[in-house]
Amino acid sequence: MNEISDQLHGKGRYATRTRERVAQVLHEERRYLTAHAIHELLVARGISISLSTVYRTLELLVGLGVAATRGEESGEISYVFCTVQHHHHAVCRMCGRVEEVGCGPLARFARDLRAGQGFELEDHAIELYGRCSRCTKH
Amino acid sequence: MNEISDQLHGKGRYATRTRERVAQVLHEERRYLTAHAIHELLVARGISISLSTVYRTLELLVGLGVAATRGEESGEISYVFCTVQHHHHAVCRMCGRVEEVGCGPLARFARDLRAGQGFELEDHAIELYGRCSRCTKH
DNA sequence: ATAGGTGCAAACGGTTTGCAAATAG
DNA sequence: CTATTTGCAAACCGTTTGCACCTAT
Repeated sequence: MNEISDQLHGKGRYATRTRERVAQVLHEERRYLTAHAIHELLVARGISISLSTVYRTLELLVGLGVAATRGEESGEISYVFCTVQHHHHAVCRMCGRVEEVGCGPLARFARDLRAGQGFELEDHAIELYGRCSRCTKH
Repeated sequence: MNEISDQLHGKGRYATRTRERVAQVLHEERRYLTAHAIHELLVARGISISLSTVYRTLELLVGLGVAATRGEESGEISYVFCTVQHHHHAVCRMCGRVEEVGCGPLARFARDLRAGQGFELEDHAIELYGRCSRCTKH
């Protein structure tokens, strides 16, 4: 979490308590949350913050690469905490926890796709749903 | 396309010219389009239709299972023509064409995921980006 | 003839923005 | 002290809805 404030200082932006708290929620929850949900979580903790600040902070975190977004079919946008490199999200259906997973096995898939229908794979977006190890031990 | 009007009749809904045209655009374009984009395409063809009718028709088509939606990161929702069973979309980056692909190779991925981090895969959403066979022969 | 569809304009809800007051550095 | 951030309220924009009129069956 401290690297975030370093990154901010490096760009001439301030590392405020408010921003720290938004990042904190994302870091702790590790699941997809809308700006509204994040705002509610903060308010529930007795923290006073405006919804617009939540939006502005999220935009900032996405810019720093420490949060990723996803468009929901409802038209809302949700955010997760994430580390930097290319990876995918395994979303637990029970607790909502998001784990990051690599995409190694996709090489084989790409080969089949090219052979099968001549489609040249360049990039991919994957969301996986299931039960994380904690929830599997019901 | 005619099955659509049969499905509608079966549910006591009317198969109108307007609905036919929205379905037609999706069927021809075979790429993700927002309601707004579909409306513009129709208007460009000299067809008079209101944006609300486009929305209502799309909702209907999704209900029939002949269209699928995707939430864009902008907060917009886009629609593609699609057939019924579970499958994924391979989106061509050049022409935007959407091809449907199966998900067989994922079984191996699921096994690795369980072995590696104890994540029990139950479902998945995948979007693939690249160049379709037509665009590969540049 | 009647159930269902359409267009219009207004409402809705998530997101963004302008601006004055507050705060980090 | 100055640049940046924050809250508020208003604006924005994609989507949905109520209602009077129109159309398919």
